[in-house]
Amino acid sequence: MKTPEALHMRQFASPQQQLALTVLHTASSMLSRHRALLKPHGVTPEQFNILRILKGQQGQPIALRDISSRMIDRNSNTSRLIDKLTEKGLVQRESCPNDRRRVDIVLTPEGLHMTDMLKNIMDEEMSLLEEVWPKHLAEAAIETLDAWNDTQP
Amino acid sequence: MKTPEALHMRQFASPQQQLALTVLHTASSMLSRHRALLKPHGVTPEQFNILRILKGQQGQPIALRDISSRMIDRNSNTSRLIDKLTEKGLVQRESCPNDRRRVDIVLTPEGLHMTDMLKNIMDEEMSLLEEVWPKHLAEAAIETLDAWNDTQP
DNA sequence: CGTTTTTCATTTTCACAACATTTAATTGTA
DNA sequence: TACAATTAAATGTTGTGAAAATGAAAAACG
Repeated sequence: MKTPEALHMRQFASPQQQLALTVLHTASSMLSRHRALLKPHGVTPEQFNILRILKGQQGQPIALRDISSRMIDRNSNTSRLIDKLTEKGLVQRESCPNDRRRVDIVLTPEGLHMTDMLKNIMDEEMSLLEEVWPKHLAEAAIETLDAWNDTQP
Repeated sequence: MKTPEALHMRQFASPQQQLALTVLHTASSMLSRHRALLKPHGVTPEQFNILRILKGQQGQPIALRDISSRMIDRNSNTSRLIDKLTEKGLVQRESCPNDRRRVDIVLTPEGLHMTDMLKNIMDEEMSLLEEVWPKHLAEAAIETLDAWNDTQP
C-alpha cells in the first residue's frame, strides 16, 4: 500500500514532508520483514548488522567502538549485542594488546558460516528490490536522501 | 555524512541494496532528531504520531484499532501509548456505547493545545527539509519508495 | 437459539533503545 | 613521576517495540 493511503494522509503536507513520512514508514516496514526473515535463525536485524560488519573485516579483528560507529542504528548498545552473539558462539572477544581498554571482536567459524547463510537469505530479499526499483531511480533516491544525511553530524 | 561513508560501505552492493540501507539509516537518524525535539515536552515520536492522528479527527472520536492502523509504525503497542497520553491528561478514553469491545479516544483541550505547539516545532523541523530537497526530487523519491511499499500487504 | 468464529483491546514476554553511571586504561601535562 | 582529563567498555535502570497470548464482546451460522 502506498504511504498516503496507508497512513490515511490528506494532501496538506509538502512533498518534502511526505517524503520524510514515507522514509519512516518504509524503514519500519522493511525492518519488520528483516526481523521475520532472521527470526527462525535466532538472530535479530541489529545482531545481523554486527555480523555483516565483522564479515566485511575478512577475519581482521575490529574494536567494539568501531563496530558501534558503523552500525545502521547508532544508538544500539553494542556491548550487549556482542554479549548475545557471544552466548550463541557466533563471535569472540579478544583483548587488544596495544590498548587494553579496547576489546577486539572476531567472527568464530560458526559465526562466519551463519553470516554467509543469513547473507544469502537477505540477498534474496534484497534482490526483490531490483525488480521493483529501476537502477537509475534507486541511484537518484539515494542521492536525495543523502543530501539530508549530509547535513547531519 | 552520506550513508556509504557513515556505514563504511564499499562498492559491492547494488544501488537497490544501497537504497535499502540508506532508507534504514536515514529513518533511524530522523527519528533520533524527532525524539530529541519532542523530549523537552515529555512526548515521544510515537505518542506525537497518535496526537497528530487525533487532531486530524477534529474532535470526532476514533476507535483505538483505527489509530493503530494509521500509525507510521504499525506495531506499536497502542494501548500502552494511550495509557501514557491519558496519564498526561492529553487524551481521554470513552467507552463506545454500541460496541462495548471498542474504545473511542478523544483529545482533551490540553491535548489539543499541546498538539498544536508540537506541530509548530515539527513543522519548523520539516521546513528545513525544503531547503535540502528540491520539490521534484522529493516527489521522485516518494514514488520510488512507494513502488516498494505498494508490494507490501 | 446456542455454539463457533471473528474482532477488538489489553496483557505479557522478550529484546532492544535510551540514558546514566561505573570501572579500567591511556593520554596529556605540570 | 604524579595526577587530572579523556577514552573504551561494561553495567544498571527504565521504557518501548514486536509479536504472541489472553479475554471479552459481537457476528456468523447451523
